[in-house]
Amino acid sequence: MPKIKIIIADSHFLSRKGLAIVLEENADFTVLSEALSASDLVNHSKFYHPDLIIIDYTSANFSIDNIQQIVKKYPNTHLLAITDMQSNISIAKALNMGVTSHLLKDCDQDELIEAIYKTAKGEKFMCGKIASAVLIDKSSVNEYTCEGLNISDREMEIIKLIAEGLSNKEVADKLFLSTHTVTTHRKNIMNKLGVNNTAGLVLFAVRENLISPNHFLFAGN
Amino acid sequence: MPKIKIIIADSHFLSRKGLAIVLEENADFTVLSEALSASDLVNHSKFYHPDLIIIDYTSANFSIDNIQQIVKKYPNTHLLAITDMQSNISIAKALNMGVTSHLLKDCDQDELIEAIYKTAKGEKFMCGKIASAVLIDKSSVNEYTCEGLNISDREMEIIKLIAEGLSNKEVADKLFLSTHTVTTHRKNIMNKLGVNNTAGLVLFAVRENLISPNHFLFAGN
DNA sequence: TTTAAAATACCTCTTTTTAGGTATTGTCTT
DNA sequence: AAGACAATACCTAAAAAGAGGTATTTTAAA
Repeated sequence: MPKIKIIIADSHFLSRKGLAIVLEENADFTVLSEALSASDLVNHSKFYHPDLIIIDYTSANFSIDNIQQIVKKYPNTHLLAITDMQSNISIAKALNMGVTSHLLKDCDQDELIEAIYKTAKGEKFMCGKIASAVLIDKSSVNEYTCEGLNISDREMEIIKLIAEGLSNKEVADKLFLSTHTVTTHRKNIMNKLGVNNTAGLVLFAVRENLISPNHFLFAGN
Repeated sequence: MPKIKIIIADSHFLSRKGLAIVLEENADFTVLSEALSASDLVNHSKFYHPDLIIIDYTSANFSIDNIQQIVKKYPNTHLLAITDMQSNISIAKALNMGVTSHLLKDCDQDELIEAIYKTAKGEKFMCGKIASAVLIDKSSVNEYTCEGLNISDREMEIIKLIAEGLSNKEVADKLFLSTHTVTTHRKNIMNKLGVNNTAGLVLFAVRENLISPNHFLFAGN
C-alpha cells in the first residue's frame, strides 16, 4: 500500500507538532508539509496533491470557507477537521462544505488514527461528541443539521449586523429594507432562538462565529 | 544540573503531545505527568512537587483561578501559561494571579525552550505579543495592566448580568440597587469602552470571559 | 400545481435603552 | 487634609427595542 500523503493545516505550533509526531510514528503516513495559513494551504495543495488535509479551520489565518475552496479544486483530496469544541451549526456547516470527517482536539490518539485511515479512503468518521451534535438520524450519515434551529441566511446576516452594534434602522439602511422588515426578522429570530433581548442575539452571533468578541477595539486597547 | 521536573496541564490531546515531544527532545527536562483537568493538576502537584507547570488555563476543565490555587499551595512551583490569543485583561489577570511566564500557542519552539529554562528558575518570560499586550512600561516587568481600561469590579459585575440578558431593572433588583444606579453604571461603562449599545457590552463580556457564548442553550440544541 | 417557507412590509402599544445632566457618600492615596 | 475615584441616586427626554398582531410577494419543494 502506498503511504497516505498528508498536509497539516493549523496555525498552532503545538497542535502541528503533536500531529506530526503521531503521524511519524505510523509507517503508513507521510507528512508532505505544514500549512500555517490559508494561502499556505492553497499553495501546498497545488504543489503536493495530498490524499488528506488535516485542518483546524478555527485557528488563526484559516477560515471555515477554506474547506469549500479546497474541496472544489481538488476533489481527490479529503479533509479531516480537528477543532476545539464549538457550536453545532459551525460543525454542520463544515460538514456540509465538504469536510469528510470531524474530530475534536480533546479526543484520543486511537480515534485520530482511525479517522485518518478512513478519511483518506473517503469514508466518514466522526468522534462521539461531533456525531451526537449534528446527526439527525444516526443511521444516515449524509445530512447534517441542527434540529430545531433553522436560521435562514438572511436572518444570519441580520443577526451579524445587530451584533456589530447596528440599530434596526441602520440595518435597514444597509440592506435597503424597511425598518419594519428588520423588526420582523429580529422578532422571528428571537422566537427561533428562544431569547428575548439583544444580549441573546449577540451571544448567538459569537457562538456561530458571525462576529469576533474582538470586533470592538475597546478604548485603551 | 538536575533535570527540570515538569507537569503538563492541558485538556487538548494534540497540545499535550506536541509539548511532550518538544520536552523529550531536551535532556534537561523530564515530564512527570500530564493533567487533563484542574483536579488532576491538584493531585499531581501534591504527589510530584514539580519545578514547572505548563498550563493552558483556557482549555476545557481548567480555569484561570487554578493559577492562584497552585501558586498559594506550592510557592516553589513556577507556572508557564500557553494559551490561544485572548484579551489583554485575561492575560493581565493570569500574570497578576501568579503565572511567572506567558506564551501563545502560535509562538515557536525556540521561545518555548527559552521560556521553560527561565521560568523554572523563577525568571519571567513573555513572547512578544503578550508583552506588548500587558506591559505598561516595557522596562518594569512587575505590573500588568491594560492601559486606559479601568473597569471596576462592580462595573464588571453589572456587565456580566447585562450580558446574561437582564434588564437594568432586573440587575437593580438582583444587586439591591436603584435602577438609576444601574443606569449610571451602564453609562459609565459604555463611555469607558467606547461603545454605545448593548451589543458592545455583550461582546466585551465574552472577550473578558465574564460569560460564555454558550450561556443560552438556544432552542433546538 | 398546490403547498410551505422565506422575505418583505405595516400597525399599535409598552418597556427599555441611551444620552444629557447633577449630586451625595465613602474610600483610598497622597 | 485634599484630591481622586468608586458607588450610589435622581431628573428629563428622545430613541430604540420588544411583544402582539396582519398581510403580500417571492422562492423552493413536493
